[in-house]
Amino acid sequence: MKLSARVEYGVRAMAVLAFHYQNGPLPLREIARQEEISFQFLEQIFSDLRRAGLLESVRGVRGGYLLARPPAEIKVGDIVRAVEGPITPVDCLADSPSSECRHRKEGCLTRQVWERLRDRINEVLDEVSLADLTDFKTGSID
Amino acid sequence: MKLSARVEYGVRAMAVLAFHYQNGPLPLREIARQEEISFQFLEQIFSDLRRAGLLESVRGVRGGYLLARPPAEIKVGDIVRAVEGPITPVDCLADSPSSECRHRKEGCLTRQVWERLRDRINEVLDEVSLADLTDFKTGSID
DNA sequence: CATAATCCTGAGTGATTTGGTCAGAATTAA
DNA sequence: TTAATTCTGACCAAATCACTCAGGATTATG
Repeated sequence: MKLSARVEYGVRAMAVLAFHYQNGPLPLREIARQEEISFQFLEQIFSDLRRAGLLESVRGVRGGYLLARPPAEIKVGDIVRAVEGPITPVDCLADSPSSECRHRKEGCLTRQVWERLRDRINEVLDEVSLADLTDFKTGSID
Repeated sequence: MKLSARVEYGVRAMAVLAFHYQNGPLPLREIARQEEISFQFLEQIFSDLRRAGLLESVRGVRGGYLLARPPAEIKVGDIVRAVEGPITPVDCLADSPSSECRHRKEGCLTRQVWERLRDRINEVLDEVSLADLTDFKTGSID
């Protein structure tokens, strides 16, 4: 039940971009330096984030990255799913719409639990936006 | 954000024991056969479950395993934590009581999100007992 | 135009984790 | 005494992870 380092880095890097919102593109090298993350590793992560439409890139000199939407409209869940793919606590939930659980004749009893778990995880992650993270004066997220 | 096969197997095996509750010890070999799980792998998992006090064992001929408590008093969360250890979405939460998050001067902004996530995951898993799983006549868990 | 700064991409790599297997000891009912 | 069982530690192959490496594409600036 762990998130990868990719996700942790991704969220932190996006938070940096949120702080910098509306100040023009920020070079990835700068973000990596600030957060002490491997630049080349971050490149891969940002590739996913960009493909997911969460950020835009400007190439060439004076280029960099910008959030594709205002910080309030980017949820932590968006970042997690962009970087790690959909939340699937057990493989059973990955593909099959509702089939494939053929253990025990009564059907896959445990499936309901994993579905609930998946839904709750997505809920929690979608309750918090980048704005919530950067606007730290408000203290608690609640 | 995945659970291991160990957890999936553990929960299914415990559900089998819940079905069999109060019918004397059930040999592990039988459980493994029913659920099509590697017997030797299940042995390791049951070792953890037993050490966690979730089940009792009877050695020798006609031995086997029994739930240490009634199905209603064993939560899926108990099984998950016994088999996988405590839920820690990011390593940041593993040890340090509240320290160690020294990225960015404002402190670890993202930490709150991961703490919430961890708490919610534990909540969901603790809402469902083995009795809920086996008492499938009631349909939905809610 | 040349250069340097930046994004972009695919391949490779060493360490760790995962999902098992193997071998054998300890216990106990029949 | 035997066979059924739990228990334990060592081992192993394959997958995953957290990167690194190498190099191409794009573009502002001098």
